[in-house]
Amino acid sequence: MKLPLPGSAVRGSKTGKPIMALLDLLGRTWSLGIVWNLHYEPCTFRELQSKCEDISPTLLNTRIRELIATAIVEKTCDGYALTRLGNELFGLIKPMGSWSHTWAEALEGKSNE
Amino acid sequence: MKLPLPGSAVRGSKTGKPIMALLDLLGRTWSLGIVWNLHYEPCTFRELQSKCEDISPTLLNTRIRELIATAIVEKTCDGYALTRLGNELFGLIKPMGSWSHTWAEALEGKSNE
DNA sequence: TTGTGGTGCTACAGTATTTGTAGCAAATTA
DNA sequence: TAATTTGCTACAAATACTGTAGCACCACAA
Repeated sequence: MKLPLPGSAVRGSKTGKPIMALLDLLGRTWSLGIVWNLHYEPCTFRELQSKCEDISPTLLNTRIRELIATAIVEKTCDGYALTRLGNELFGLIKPMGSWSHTWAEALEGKSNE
Repeated sequence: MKLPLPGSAVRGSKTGKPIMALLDLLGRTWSLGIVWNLHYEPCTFRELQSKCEDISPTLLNTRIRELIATAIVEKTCDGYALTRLGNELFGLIKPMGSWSHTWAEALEGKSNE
């Protein structure tokens, strides 16, 4: 799949609007999950794989490369880690953690109606 | 694809942790894009399709159903629209719009190194 | 009442992506 | 030196997505 870089055409936008590149990147299977799981601490390939519910190594490797190419993840001596940008991005995703509970409760209420 | 509902096993978590259900839902092709495009104003099916870079009607319909089932989107007399929950979610995604520019600039700087 | 155009889809074949299993080379530990 | 661990690659099977065609329904017009 074409790497979604801001400035070039991506899935979702021929204009290369940065937000569309970002949504394309994050909309790929496991991208969000990888960022989410990586924020706790740097992980080795296999640790990350196991945190991500045994994502296939093929895909994990593909995603890692994409996230490295887009400066969100980097390889350190402790394993894979979020870059400064990656941490900023995590800061944006983080609130979803608590919101997801609100959402879960609302859905529960709904299913009991 | 199985609907990712908090509380049941989803792609990424057998425990059904709400955040994992949410990340699964949002990690699907076009989910984020649909929420993003829908926040401007309610849209008809075809309007939404055209805003989403001519997403195939098959997939658009699938995603709409998922988002309706998860109380993020609803059908109104003006077309499809974000629910109250959907708007809250958009509030979380919205900051990505401006961050994506930071990211784009950083990547640009990087490519010139 | 017959058209014309828009809308919300469904069908389906073709293509792309993801999974799951196997396994291997290099580095580390025993 | 012999495990064990790690970071992958290969590849076939399963699943998801695209793109085009087209249909049923509605509104309005001739």
